[in-house]
Amino acid sequence: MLDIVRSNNDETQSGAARVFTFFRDRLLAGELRAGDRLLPERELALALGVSRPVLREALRSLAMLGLLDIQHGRGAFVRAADASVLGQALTLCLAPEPNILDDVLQARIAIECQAIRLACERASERDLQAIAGTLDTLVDSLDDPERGGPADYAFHSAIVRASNSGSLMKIYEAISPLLMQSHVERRRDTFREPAITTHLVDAHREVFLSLARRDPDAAERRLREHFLIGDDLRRKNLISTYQPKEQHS
Amino acid sequence: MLDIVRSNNDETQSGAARVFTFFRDRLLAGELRAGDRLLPERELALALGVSRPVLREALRSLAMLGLLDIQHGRGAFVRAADASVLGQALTLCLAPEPNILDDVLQARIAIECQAIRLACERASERDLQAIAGTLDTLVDSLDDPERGGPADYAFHSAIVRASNSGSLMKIYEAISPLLMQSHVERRRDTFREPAITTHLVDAHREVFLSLARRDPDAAERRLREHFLIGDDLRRKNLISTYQPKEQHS
DNA sequence: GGTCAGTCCGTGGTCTGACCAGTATAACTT
DNA sequence: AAGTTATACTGGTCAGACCACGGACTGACC
Repeated sequence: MLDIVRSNNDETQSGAARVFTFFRDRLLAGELRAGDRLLPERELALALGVSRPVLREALRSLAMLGLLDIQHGRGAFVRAADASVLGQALTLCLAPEPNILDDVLQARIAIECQAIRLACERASERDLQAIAGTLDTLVDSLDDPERGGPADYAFHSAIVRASNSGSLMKIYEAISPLLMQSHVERRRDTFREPAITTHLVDAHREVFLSLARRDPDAAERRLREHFLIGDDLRRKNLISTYQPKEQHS
Repeated sequence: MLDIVRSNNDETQSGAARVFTFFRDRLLAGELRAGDRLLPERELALALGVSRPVLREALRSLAMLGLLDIQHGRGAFVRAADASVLGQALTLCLAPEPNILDDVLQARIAIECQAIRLACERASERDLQAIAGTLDTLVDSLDDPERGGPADYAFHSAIVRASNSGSLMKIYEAISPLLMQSHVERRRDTFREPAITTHLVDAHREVFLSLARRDPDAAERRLREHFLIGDDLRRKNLISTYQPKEQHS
């Protein structure tokens, strides 16, 4: 009756870790699905043959990972796996590295370039229409930097979604918080630069058109150009900002 | 003296969550570095103004995330952020999706294609030599499927490492467990197929040569061909396996 | 009859204090 | 001096109690 946990796991792990892996495996196996409610802590502890503190350590760990939604006075519920956890984990892993904000752009380019190739094969009419829609809002919000940022992200995100690849989408979502961070940092430099906004719409439109024509090579090329030009403009802007003070150091 | 935690965080979060974010932020800020030892639980609980169970819930959560190494009788030590956590998180996020094993290949292609482009710019002589070394072991282990798999992985992994991009490397490490899983699943189909092993070395060599010539477009093209052909061979193999039984269903 | 307030119960949240179990060090014995 | 034991310090576990929040039920009031 007791020891449900112990029977399924190594004897080497202790208490909370056993319970943790127990639930994790149930989640991976699909035996526990989003929305399911767990038994009350007291009953669960009894059923699993551990004390309540130990059980709580495990449940809390699962909650911190975003797998559980524990609500005071209501209970613990299984939560759908969310990319935000991935994002946090990635942030933590990348924290010690230098220049993460710049480097994460490489991951972005990697994901998007593959995504757009896939999208050329797989995108449905609805996907294309969705991308076209983001393009429209992008044009509308040209003069509003507050709306322009999200609009830009929506366009690129829609492309990744059109790839119909879960892996690419999840990874893209995972890096997007870091991407945003790098984006606001960059926008300080390129804020309202006319050369940029002028080019912006054309570049996006070209990317979209190549995708709509289902031409993977062209689409990827356009996308790479778009990234390169953005990078160039930013660099030029940085140089022109620091040039007058160049003699200082 | 007390309430070190409470002062730095929202009042909305409760106990363990506060302590958790407290330590997470210290880790992100670099104030806690790998190898550092935490104070004993009892003192820490006192210093942070929470009870020991609450503190333990937080510490345990950090340990489950791989950020802490808690050793019975010795203490809790800060652990270097490891990509294995990322891998686990990714596995959990992708678990509900169908065909993850196939789909994760798309992420692999994405990372490698961008990595090899970067590597064309950034790879040092040492990087190139390292890749050449994996190529040699790949040739040596052609007839030994047990060594061939790791050798193949070593080659591609070395390319990603040569990109000198922390993001690409971490993400590549994160997907590699899933990749391995999909690899063994696939090897059942392509086991000792002569057409494959013959082609294998040439394809890898071509990839490497393009990289050594610092030609990003060629390198990516070779790599994509390599992936495509691998995919084709596998598909052909599947078809030939199931063709005789095609009439059954 | 409908609406609102109060009460009660079940839930998670927290605490205290104790004891068990490894680890390492210091003291003791040989 | 080397090995062995004793001790203190560490995390691991437990039991029981109490608090705080949410929801449902019940009652009174409109």
